[in-house]
Amino acid sequence: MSRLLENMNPQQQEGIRSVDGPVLLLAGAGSGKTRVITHRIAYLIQERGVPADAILAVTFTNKAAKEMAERVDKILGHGSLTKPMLATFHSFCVRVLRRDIEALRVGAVGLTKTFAIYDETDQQAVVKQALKRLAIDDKSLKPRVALGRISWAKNHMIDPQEYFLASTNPMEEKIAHIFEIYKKELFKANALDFDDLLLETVRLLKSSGETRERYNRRYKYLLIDEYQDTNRPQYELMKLLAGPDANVCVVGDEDQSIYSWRGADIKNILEFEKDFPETKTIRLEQNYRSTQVILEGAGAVVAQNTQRKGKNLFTTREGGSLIGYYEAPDGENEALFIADRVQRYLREAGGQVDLPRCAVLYRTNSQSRLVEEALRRYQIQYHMVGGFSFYDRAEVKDILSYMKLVQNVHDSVALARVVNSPPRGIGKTTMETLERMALSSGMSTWDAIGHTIEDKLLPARALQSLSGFRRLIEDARAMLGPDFAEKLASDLAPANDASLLSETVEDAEADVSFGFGEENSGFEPEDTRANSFDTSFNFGFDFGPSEEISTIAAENSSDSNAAHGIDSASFNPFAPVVLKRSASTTVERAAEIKMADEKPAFRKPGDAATLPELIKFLNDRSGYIRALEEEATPESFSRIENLKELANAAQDAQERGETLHEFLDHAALVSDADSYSEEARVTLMTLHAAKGLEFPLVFLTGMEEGLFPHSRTLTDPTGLEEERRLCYVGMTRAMDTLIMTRARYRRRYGSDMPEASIASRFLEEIPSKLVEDLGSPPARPQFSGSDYGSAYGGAYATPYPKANKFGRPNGEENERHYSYEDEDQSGERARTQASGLPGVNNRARYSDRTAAPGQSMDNIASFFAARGKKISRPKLEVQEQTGKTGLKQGSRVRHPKYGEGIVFRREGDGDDAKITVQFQQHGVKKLVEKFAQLERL
DNA sequence: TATATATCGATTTTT
DNA sequence: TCGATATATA
Repeated sequence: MSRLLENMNPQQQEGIRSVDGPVLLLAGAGSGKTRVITHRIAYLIQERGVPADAILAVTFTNKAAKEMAERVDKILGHGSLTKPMLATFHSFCVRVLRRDIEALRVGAVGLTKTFAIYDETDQQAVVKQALKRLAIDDKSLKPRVALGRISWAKNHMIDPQEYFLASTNPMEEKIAHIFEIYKKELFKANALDFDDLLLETVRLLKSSGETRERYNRRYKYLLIDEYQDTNRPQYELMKLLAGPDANVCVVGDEDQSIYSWRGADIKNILEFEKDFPETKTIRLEQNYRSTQVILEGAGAVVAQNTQRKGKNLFTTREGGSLIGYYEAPDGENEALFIADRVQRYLREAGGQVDLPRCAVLYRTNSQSRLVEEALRRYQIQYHMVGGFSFYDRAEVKDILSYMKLVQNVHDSVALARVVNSPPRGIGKTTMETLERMALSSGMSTWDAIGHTIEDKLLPARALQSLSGFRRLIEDARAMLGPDFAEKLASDLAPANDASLLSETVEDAEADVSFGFGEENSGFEPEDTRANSFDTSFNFGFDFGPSEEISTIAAENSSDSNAAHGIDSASFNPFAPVVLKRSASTTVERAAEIKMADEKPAFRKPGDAATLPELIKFLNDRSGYIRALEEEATPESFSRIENLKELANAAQDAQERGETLHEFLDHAALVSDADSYSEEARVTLMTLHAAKGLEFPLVFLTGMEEGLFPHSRTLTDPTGLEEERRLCYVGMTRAMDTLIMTRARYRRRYGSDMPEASIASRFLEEIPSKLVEDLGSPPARPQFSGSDYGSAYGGAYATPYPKANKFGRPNGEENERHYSYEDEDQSGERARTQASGLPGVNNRARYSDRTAAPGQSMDNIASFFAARGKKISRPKLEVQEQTGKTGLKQGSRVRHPKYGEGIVFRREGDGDDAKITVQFQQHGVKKLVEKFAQLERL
């Protein structure tokens, strides 16, 4: 038996060996899917003699691609020259398009290889412009809504005309119109958005038989991971790439389909066997990850779904500790509980063989804040994935936009972004004129600038600023050609004379702060550290080997982290550069740049400029750095730091031999999920980001109706099923221990009044015999000074002592911790507390809501006991706040104007009562109950 | 024209 | 609470 089949169960072996024809691999959570995929690839190469580069494996995330590449590498051992192509859908498409997109050109019309990739911000900019042009105020139709619809249409392969024809109301007609403009604008800008990357590739392979056949010849074996998350264009791409041989293996798990909102169609996997009648279906049902308890719990939840093939996961890890459940009084307490358990876990697991690792998972990013704060109090290092990425930072985007503009001057969004940052006197009026001109003539903004300058169509001042800007970009462009210094000399000599005045002034200033002067160096370490509180924070900045794009180039990849220090020492584009005071011409300056890098063989004379050189040039000549230096705030210095980091990234890219295109593609396609690091002890992330990962200990937080399942899914059963799958995904991340938590009151977007929550229905779906009550909140922690370390130690066993659940609030803590009187908190304290609350009215409502008898599920034991009888969840609310109409959260209602909807939230009662209703047609509306003629359904 | 302030509004998930 | 956007003001 092949070495590759050792230690595999029969189904896994089958998955590895069945390489001819279509294969559907249904791989349950933790069933060793990645192992099978990687071994399958190795099997093809080693046992079947398939050339590595005839294999294409497409994944959903960069992270997965990277991991797979590493594992295949390990199995094969080093030394193979060719490697299989492991890429994400998007990065693969970029590769294809950068090579072949011009096959789509008709005559001289169509996109070129230098196309730009528009991210969401860029897209928004285009949509906003379209909105403005159509005189639609962006209140009635929000850009993100319009964009969402456009993206939806694209994912369903509907073009603007079809969208228009299918529209049933004025709003949709407007969107069709916006869609059309949007499309034209991107075309004009020689740009593609994320969706386009897939669509255009499909279009290319469909329309150019020659191209398609070339790829079919090249890739004989196709593998698609996370097939349940594919959308229509991805599906078509799969079919096109599968070619006539159809040696295609799709791997997935319908129970882990969580991206329908991005157009993923679960039908793709449910109906794969219909698409390919020859399909061999293999099920991996043995779970190697979780204990039986966890698996059973998760299985019970997802079993409530109807949209599934159904499977029977089993594990040999019998028993295991029960699923923990903790019901915190509020979000703060929930977070502190987690921090405390994490601390205990890290302490206790310290001596064990395995790396202690745990994850805190939540539905929405905003939930991370409290957990972060708690972990900091406990001085626990953590990593957070998601949130803002390095490439989302304004300054980084700005410089990247400069680079994009250099690559593709017609990128009007990039142009608009940088044309006046730093301020160079090209204001709103000027830009509006230019845009109008561009619009009426069909030119890009860049061409409009050219025209304006040549025909002197604007006031002299504006013209001068504009030509300064144009020269900046042209100079940078010249750097990319060979002999750029010489070019600069000839191009710029006349231009210099034309606007001698401004040029000289600018140069004089530039000389002072060209590069990073010594005078600033003292700031750097101190100030930036103060800014980033947590030193373990990972910016999502991982310029590892270029595996995202391809593993083919991986042979010369070095560990970027290790490389960093050394390389930045030998070449630091921000190192102080001593300039001759008289260096006032661009030519001389270019020469200076050349001389500045002392690394030999960095660039041969006559070659195009390198990436770091380009960045340095843009940083300096644009005046961007100078503006930041002049600002001289801690923030501005930290921005400068970020730009240094960008230069480092460019340096790394340079060493990997990346071109400007590749560098920008990389920046556009890296994601936050990629910043997850194996080594982190504690990782915070959304449930979505957790897919594919596993941890010995997992916290699933915010188990509340409206949060999880999220309120936006409450109306539609499909959405609800997806939330349930998300819950399944979360639960099955846990190997040994799973703890689920809920806050009884949660503050939503910082309103002064936290809202009562209802336990998530998913909790009820877990058989109670699998759940263990982790106790009630301990005595109120006496946080004082900075010693939070042991504040919570071991107090969980307390059997819910109401009286001291919140020890008497003292001093500042009274302010900081919202003091909820507990439901059965008796009068005395409640009254005392009341005086501390602002406004009698508030107090009255608050008290009404919390003090009603019989509504409290005052401990988790009774909660679970009661659950056996399937208590109706809304019971709480019924008694709490139902004014005359008796409408409660979850009630279905009809409004004379807005139609049917579901009550999402209630505030206040009596005549003041406001109800937030999610209408099917008209979205969320907040209504005053007394006036809204709501009819109960 | 650029910056400061106010006001407003909206809060999911992301290649 | 937070962030973006509109308005006021210098």
